[in-house]
Amino acid sequence: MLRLTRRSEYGIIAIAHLAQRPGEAASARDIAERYGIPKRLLAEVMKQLSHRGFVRSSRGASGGYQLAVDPTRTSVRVVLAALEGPFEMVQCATDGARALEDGEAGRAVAPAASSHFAQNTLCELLGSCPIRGPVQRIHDRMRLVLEEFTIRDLISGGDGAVPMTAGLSTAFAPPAVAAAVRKS
Amino acid sequence: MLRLTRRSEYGIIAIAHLAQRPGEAASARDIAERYGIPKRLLAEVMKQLSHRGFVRSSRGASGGYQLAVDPTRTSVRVVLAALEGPFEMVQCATDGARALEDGEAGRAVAPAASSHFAQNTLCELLGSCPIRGPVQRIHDRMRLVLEEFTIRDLISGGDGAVPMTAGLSTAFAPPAVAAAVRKS
DNA sequence: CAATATCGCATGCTTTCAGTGCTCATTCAA
DNA sequence: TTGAATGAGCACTGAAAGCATGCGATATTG
Ligand code: SF4
Ligand code: SF4
Repeated sequence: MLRLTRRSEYGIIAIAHLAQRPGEAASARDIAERYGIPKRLLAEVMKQLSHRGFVRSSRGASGGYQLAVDPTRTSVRVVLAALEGPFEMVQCATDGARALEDGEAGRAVAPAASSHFAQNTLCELLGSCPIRGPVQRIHDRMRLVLEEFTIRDLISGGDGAVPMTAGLSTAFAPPAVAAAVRKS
Repeated sequence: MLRLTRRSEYGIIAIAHLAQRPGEAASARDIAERYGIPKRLLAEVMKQLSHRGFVRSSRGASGGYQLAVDPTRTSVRVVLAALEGPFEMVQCATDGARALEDGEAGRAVAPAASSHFAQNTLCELLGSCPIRGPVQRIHDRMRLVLEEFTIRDLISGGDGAVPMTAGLSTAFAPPAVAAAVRKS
């Protein structure tokens, strides 16, 4: 259980690929052929990552994608959140204010209604659920794991065990969003 | 992303319910009505938990279910594994010998072909995947979280933070399986 | 017997996921 | 200017997973 989607893996692979080659631009075809990913689908994923501000795209011949965030300050969690929606093992995990900061890559820029994933219907059992609290604790622990690992940890053979533990709820991808938002 | 299924939550709720009332037997209807769970579906879940040896069922009037494992020694992970299959964020997580001990609740009794979840097709990108190692580390950390929490932690308001850390790959549900297996 | 359970299997519905097709817009180089 | 390469946008299909229900059989209690 708790399997990631294919899209997520493709996205992570692509981001890892770009992180290994700072400055260079890699096209969707390059990456797709290199790793055996369906080209067409990868393009879809890259588009999404571009919208969220994790990569910068340049069109035309010899175009491609470049990483647009700091690999050491961008957690795996936010990348996945951009591809699959906020991490929530259970429905009630999103109830507090927590899910608000997940959607986009930047800070609280978006009017909170932009993301196309947000089904926002709250659990029916909420009133009578006996496991809410404990499950919440498990959820937070799991979330913390995704938070601790950064893009850098995806390309290095190092531990990646206890990095960026400080500021446990920070770690997001700041730049390159405002520009994209202005347009829409 | 990484949402649990409804079945899992129902199962956990039921187990928590039973753990709070040792000795007493609760019927599927009792539990279903108490928490607002679809009765028919809960019955299906309980059947599954019964087969895996986590609960003991007694039929007939005034029958019901009883917990059949030690709440302090049964991790949340094995319960979920019994309901949704082994925990694997990615396909390649199951390749080693690891998934073998997940299927059932007891020790290595079953011929490893009993579980009705085991699609056992290995990832096509495995040869070229650049994130395999790092993802594996994340996977293990997540798995450890599910391992640390026990059934007992589901009913107590306590931390449940660092219990049963020792013996990190043990923690399974031993008894009440052999009998059920003999039949089939 | 009658009431109350679980058990076992089958079925229908809905949502998600993976993957593809096609067209348009943009860039660069010949 | 032309054309090849590349990303962007939108829609669409097929398959699988998940949720839920129905019905009949069987076991147990009183
Ligand atoms: S309230 Fe209970 S049942 Fe509903 S989502 Fe939260 S944990 Fe699951
Ligand atoms: S090999 Fe790479 S792509 Fe395949 S399952 Fe493992 S991590 Fe995902």
